[in-house]
Amino acid sequence: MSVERRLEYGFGGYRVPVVPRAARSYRGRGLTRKKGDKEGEIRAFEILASVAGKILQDGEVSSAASVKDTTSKLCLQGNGDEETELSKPDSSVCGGKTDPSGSETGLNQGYPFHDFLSPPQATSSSHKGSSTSSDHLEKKIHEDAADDNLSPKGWEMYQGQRESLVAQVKPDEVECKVKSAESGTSPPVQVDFEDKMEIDMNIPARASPENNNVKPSSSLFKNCIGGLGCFSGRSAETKVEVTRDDDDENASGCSQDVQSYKQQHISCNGVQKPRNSSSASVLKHWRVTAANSKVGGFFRTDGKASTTKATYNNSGKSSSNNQQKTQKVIPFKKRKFFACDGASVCDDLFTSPNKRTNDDNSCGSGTSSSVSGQHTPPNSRDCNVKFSIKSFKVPELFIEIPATATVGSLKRTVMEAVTAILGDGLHVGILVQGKKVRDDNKTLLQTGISQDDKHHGLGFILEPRQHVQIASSSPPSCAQTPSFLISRSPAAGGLSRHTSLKLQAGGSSGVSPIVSTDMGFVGRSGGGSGDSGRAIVPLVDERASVPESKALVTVPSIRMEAMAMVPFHRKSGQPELGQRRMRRPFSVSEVEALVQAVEKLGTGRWRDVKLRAFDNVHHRTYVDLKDKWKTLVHTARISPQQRRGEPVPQELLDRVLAAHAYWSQQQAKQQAKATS
DNA sequence: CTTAGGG
DNA sequence: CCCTAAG
Repeated sequence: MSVERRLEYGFGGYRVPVVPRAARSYRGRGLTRKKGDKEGEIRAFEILASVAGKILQDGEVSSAASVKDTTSKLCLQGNGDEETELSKPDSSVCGGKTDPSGSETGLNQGYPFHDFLSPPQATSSSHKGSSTSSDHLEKKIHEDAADDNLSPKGWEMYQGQRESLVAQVKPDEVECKVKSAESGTSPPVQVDFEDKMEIDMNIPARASPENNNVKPSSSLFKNCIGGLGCFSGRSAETKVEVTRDDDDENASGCSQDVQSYKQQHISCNGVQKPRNSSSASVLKHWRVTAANSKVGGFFRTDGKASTTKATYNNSGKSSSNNQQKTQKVIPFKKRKFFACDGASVCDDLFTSPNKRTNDDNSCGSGTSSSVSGQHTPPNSRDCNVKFSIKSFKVPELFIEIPATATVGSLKRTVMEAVTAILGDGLHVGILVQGKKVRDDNKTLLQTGISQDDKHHGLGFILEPRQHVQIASSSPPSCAQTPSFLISRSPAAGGLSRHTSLKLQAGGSSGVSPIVSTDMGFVGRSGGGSGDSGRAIVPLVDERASVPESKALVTVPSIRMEAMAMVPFHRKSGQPELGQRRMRRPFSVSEVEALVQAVEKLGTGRWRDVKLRAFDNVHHRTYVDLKDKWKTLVHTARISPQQRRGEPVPQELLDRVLAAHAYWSQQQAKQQAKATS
């Protein structure tokens, strides 16, 4: 039946293959997280976070770039195949024959849209660009960027202002150095930020959430933040230098990234048994990865430069943790940054009016870092401050997965979860003298971060962005430890990672924005030219968040996309689901794709429309498409003055009306027929 | 799971 | 976007 019906609908003899159910891409509704506050301002923390995220990501999967590419290709190919399939029949029939079923009604005749007449291939190319992956990608990227409000322009502008960041990752130790250069002139203050992520697993005491008090992290945190320094523990250090890259294109949607990961079947290196404690398994996982990366491959040297332009230099040996490696990371773009320029960076980047203590938070927040360093002269308004963050701890992560799931799926799940968290769920918090600085508008000077004395008390923490409860089987064991509840499984693990980042801010300009489009790092070493190297920051995703409250028991929100992919089973149905999905206005290009697909497929076949035009756009469900079509029809009928949002080209609206009229008629005919 | 519609 | 009924 369905087949027949499809055939009938197919205009012009276009046959639409029936997609196996299995292939259907229905996606459950993802939880949405509120975007919360986006601010145009650039936050140092964000950058840091981005860097950390990037690093982690890279380490995890090898290189984001590569992944991205592959993914893209895969997607494209997939589409292409699909298209091909579709088209073949089509083309054959196109000649004039119509489907048996559709023929009688004369559906084919007089269809107003040229698209229908043309062979699928031709038509498809336009938007989907199935055949040409690069175009498609680019387009996609742009679209994504658009979605994110990151316009190419903004991008460029902000790129110019980027600085370079050097990230050093030291796996085991946490040492933070903060050096501040000088005020005064241009590139005065330099801050070395070394950060490291620690995994609880390593240290028993730290490991369990329950022992928050005892957690090393907290102690660390305290030490670092509250006081002085950071400690350096283990020798092995990996230094990663991230250089900011110019690629603008890489910024991409999260969802895509996630998908990529999935598709890629990213493998995670050792995932260990989850511990009750929260972090163990996950953390370990990360850790392992990190280790590997060091060894071989965190960052790709070979470079799949094609997509990712990251250049990595491994200076260190990979043998063990003890060795250091320096790599260059790719810069990524982040829309948040564009608005800032160097000056602003200086002034605004590190600002924090409100300080809050977060002794508790140290644990709860999830991630903390220790920072040590020198500080800069007080009056360095123009100066840059260097920070060295030794480590970041990732908030607890809970994963729920069926016992029958494979290890590989578990790994993927964790990866996705982590990615999601890094991408959207975290924001960087800054602690000064043990107090949390909440005002993002404060300058470093105002906050005291630029002062030498205070550096000792400077700390960075990664914390959940918002209090969003995704699912709750049960509240995280530790109230203070925010956990990302992804799914519950036999193994729940917390995760923390050790990554040390070293950020160097170049000359006068402030921090370079980081953008991440995909998971990969795209970085360019060359950037350093100007003042100093450019900062490379791996960026996780778009929205940054405003420094937020501590996450107590709350579960940070995770991206929808990510969520969709994570098998998440909530034990006790709790209301958390109620989250409303994030609003994502359709871009013109999306509308275009939708219109084109509907012209071909007609209304009433939203699943097919989804498959055809939005197959890999996870956040657009067929229901969304249907709704969008509904609104488009409405929009097309009202006066331009009454329309809101991004203006849709009249031409598209005209097509909407034409297609709507056409297909409505067809539907009516069909019904009439059926009735009779 | 999909569609179709109302909210 | 969400929710629901209906298939």
